[in-house]
Amino acid sequence: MSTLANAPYHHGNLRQALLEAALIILDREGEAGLGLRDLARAVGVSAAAPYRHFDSRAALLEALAVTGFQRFAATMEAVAATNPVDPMSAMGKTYVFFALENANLFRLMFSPQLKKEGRPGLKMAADAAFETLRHIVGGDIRAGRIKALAAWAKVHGLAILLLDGQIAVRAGEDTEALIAEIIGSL
Amino acid sequence: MSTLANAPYHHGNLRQALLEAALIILDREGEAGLGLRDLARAVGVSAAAPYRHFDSRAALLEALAVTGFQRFAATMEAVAATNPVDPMSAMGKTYVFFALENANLFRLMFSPQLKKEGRPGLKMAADAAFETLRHIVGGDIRAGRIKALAAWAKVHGLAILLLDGQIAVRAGEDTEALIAEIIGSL
DNA sequence: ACCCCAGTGTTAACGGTGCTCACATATATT
DNA sequence: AATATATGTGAGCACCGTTAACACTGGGGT
Repeated sequence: MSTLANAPYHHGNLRQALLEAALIILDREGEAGLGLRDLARAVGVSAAAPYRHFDSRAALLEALAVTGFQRFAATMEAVAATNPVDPMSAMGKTYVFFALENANLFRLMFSPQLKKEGRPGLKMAADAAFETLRHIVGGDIRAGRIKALAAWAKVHGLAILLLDGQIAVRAGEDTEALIAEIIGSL
Repeated sequence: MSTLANAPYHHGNLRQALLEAALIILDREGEAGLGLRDLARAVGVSAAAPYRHFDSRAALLEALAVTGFQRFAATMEAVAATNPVDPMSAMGKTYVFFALENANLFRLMFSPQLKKEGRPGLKMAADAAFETLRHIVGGDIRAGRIKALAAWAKVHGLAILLLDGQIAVRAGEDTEALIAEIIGSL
């Protein structure tokens, strides 16, 4: 009888539960605050249990980053589906907002700790996300690869500088408007 | 006489030696590979000795990042002193090259682990570096704050994307030329 | 209906880490 | 010279990721 009472021996689908709990902890505490023991306890399982589903902590982080890239691509596609008047700047704003709203996840996605070499799953997820991105803005990119890379760099850099608080948003200044202005300035 | 013979009890100036050794290890192994025990052994001192000079590992990392910002500012000033024909793009290239040539140090300088809140020394060093940067390109920046931020974002983003290998440099392509092109494309 | 076995969870422990404390030693001060 | 302060040592703490040996459990083959 594992139906009622407390804590069946087998969790059901632990892997998913771990990922969900990990995303919450990551969001709140950042990558450094995501320990396997805490995570396991949060899901109500022993410290060694996660190793049945992830080879290592790094593998768990990689899985999180992969879902991050998937969410990222989905967000971008959702915006593109609204057929905005200015697709490029709409995508840019979405890019930056995604970073700000999912700060720790975004950081993890581009964390140097998860070096793409030897982590092919992550590289594939990232490439897939950027491939859809490239496809979405494809029409506006015939200007050439250089322009596309420059736009990407600007948007990505803006996201990171905002994330790190390097770009000071002045008192009473609207962050959203500032972002729009910077993106608009080609 | 601690002159000759081996290993005087007091190191002389350990703090400096630690920083120098740490910079080397950081460059080779990255932040994750910089352990206090290894570092202490590399300098020929016990594992607890570094704590006489740094409150914690994070404080040591902060000190490294601070010197990183100082070197960064110095590099920028050195280039500016050559009175390049196109100061903005010269600074941009230097920015990106600094990141590529000091990859792990650059990553540390902008590491989310060293959140500037509660780490005022680092924030001051970063602000100082960017202040000199702003001063150097001041003449070209009257175009307005937005344009300046956009340029910064582009250069910073380019540095990071290259660092993470996200921007694929095609076979036989000259990285330096690619950087120059992207920076040039305003 | 049974068995058993692959999958999943547990407990205990290992090595390594950052860090602290009590103590030893060298340098500076008076 | 005597003492105070700074600096280094060694042992050990708590915690972490990780592994190994064992326990439970549900499902598939006979």
